[in-house]
Amino acid sequence: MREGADARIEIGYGLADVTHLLRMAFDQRMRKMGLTTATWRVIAWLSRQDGQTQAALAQRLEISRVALGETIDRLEKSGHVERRADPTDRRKWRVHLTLLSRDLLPRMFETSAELQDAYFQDFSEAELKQLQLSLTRLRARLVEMKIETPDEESGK
Amino acid sequence: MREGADARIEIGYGLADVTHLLRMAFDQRMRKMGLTTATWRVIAWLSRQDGQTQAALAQRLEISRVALGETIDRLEKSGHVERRADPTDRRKWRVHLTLLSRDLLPRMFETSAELQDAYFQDFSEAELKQLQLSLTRLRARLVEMKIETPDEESGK
DNA sequence: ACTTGACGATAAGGTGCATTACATTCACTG
DNA sequence: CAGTGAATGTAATGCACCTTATCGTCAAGT
Repeated sequence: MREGADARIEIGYGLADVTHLLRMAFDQRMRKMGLTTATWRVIAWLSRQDGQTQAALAQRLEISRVALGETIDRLEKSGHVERRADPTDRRKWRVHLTLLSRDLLPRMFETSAELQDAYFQDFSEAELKQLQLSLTRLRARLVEMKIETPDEESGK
Repeated sequence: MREGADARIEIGYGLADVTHLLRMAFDQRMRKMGLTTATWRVIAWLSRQDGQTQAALAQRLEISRVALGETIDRLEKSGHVERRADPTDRRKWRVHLTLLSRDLLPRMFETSAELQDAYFQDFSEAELKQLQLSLTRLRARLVEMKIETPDEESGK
């Protein structure tokens, strides 16, 4: 048997745990402003580029067009976004942030920065760089292995 | 502003991406044997220790007792597990693997090992150790920050 | 025994996601 | 310009998970 098998397995669990805890920590704070994982993710992406189509957003977020459509339904009902028709293509909806959600953005970014400061507190710059490097390499490997993400089957 | 903020943010995305891709890769293979994320996780834990109570399992898997109960319902219907009454405490159900799911275990472990070999292929032992260390530290920090996992609010 | 509080599980209602199937609309090709 | 195929979004259905509320059971104190 090869060495390091234990380390590999531990890393699998470690990644899952850490990601889970990170998401929990942020979600708890977002929930206090009435946002869920699915909804803050949409708002965060729209803050980078407003007025994207649903298909583009779904691809960005790596969820199915259907799932995104439902999330947009809820966000529209709660007044966080609005759908506007695309002037040149009647199949498309363009999704725009409303003032309500624009007011939330600063608090979202602050929260994110605060949390990051807290849990990377005792990491050296070198360690951070190394961690980032390892993750990037691992991601590249995984992407190379061509894992299909939802909705990509239809896209020939 | 402090340095390294970019690295921190990248690490956040990196962790999320990598975990997502890892889960996808394994799930795709498990789905071929009729298991979903939720169900293979239950089976994997029971393979370590059979006959756990639902509450203990829920805590292990960090999901709510309700969510676990539903998953057990489905696993029982598909014949993968069975509930047996606890002889000493009539509130409890003990969950046991059936022969059907015992037959699946070897394939599950093989798949896991194959995948790990594939994506850690170009990592040195030293890098693996370092990655494991960073993740462990990060997890410790996060746990320290006392993030409540589902269902823990009720348990005073 | 009797109450009180904790524990194990279920019921009900809602969010988030996937897959399959479908209607529109567009864009390309003959 | 018709005709086909691809792209965009929706409808319907099912799985997975959460929160809140409730019921039955146990354990411990009085």
